[in-house]
Amino acid sequence: MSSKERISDPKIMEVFHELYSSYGPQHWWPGDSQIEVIIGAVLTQNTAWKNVSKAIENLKKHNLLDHYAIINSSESLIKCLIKPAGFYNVKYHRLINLLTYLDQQGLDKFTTKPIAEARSELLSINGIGPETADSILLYAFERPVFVVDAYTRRLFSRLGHSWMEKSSYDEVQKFFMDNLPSNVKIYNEYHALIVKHCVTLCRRRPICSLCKLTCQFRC
DNA sequence: AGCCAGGACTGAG
DNA sequence: CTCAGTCATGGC
Repeated sequence: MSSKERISDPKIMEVFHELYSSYGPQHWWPGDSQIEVIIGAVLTQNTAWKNVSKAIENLKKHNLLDHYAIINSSESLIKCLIKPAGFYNVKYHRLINLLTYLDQQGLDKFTTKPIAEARSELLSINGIGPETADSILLYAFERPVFVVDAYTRRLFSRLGHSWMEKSSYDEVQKFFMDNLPSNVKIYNEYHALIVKHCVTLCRRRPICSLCKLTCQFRC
């Protein structure tokens, strides 16, 4: 599948409406502040949100939902507080890398500078990959980028786009952005609805309500 | 009692 | 470049 090629599929917008009418608005990202979204994006890497929310609550209790406060806290304290989210040794350093960079650059600049520039800056930080970078851009800075995750690939593979399983992140992302209006609200809800569908409902039913197939493997 | 989460990096071949 | 190995806790 060529990365330059534009694949057209009008069903992508239909699926969005189907999900939206089933589950309604998701009000993502779950978090009260911009910095909470940013921290959550790192902590949720390959981790169930339930565990992440415990770590965030721990930080909140210690008034540490703040980049300056985290950078200047002891390593052992932060690691202890984020332990419920797993991978706490690597995630500690990823958090420090990210928060240090954002602190030096200034948070507000990321809401105005060109998206491609902001994205490549985030990707240059060790520990920040494409999904984490895009989650931060979309949900913390409200920039129009579509977030791709494992659920997106699995679900749409079953909806007729099996090529997604083995394609690069950027190719899958391009496909969605080619077939959707460049709109923050739509990108926001779409990703959240895919997660909602896959995590809370599809997984627990014998037949997936969207793809009408047996859930022998997660979608 | 296992299995596996809203990933990303590293080293080997 | 492809890919297995690694990081780790807690919910189901």
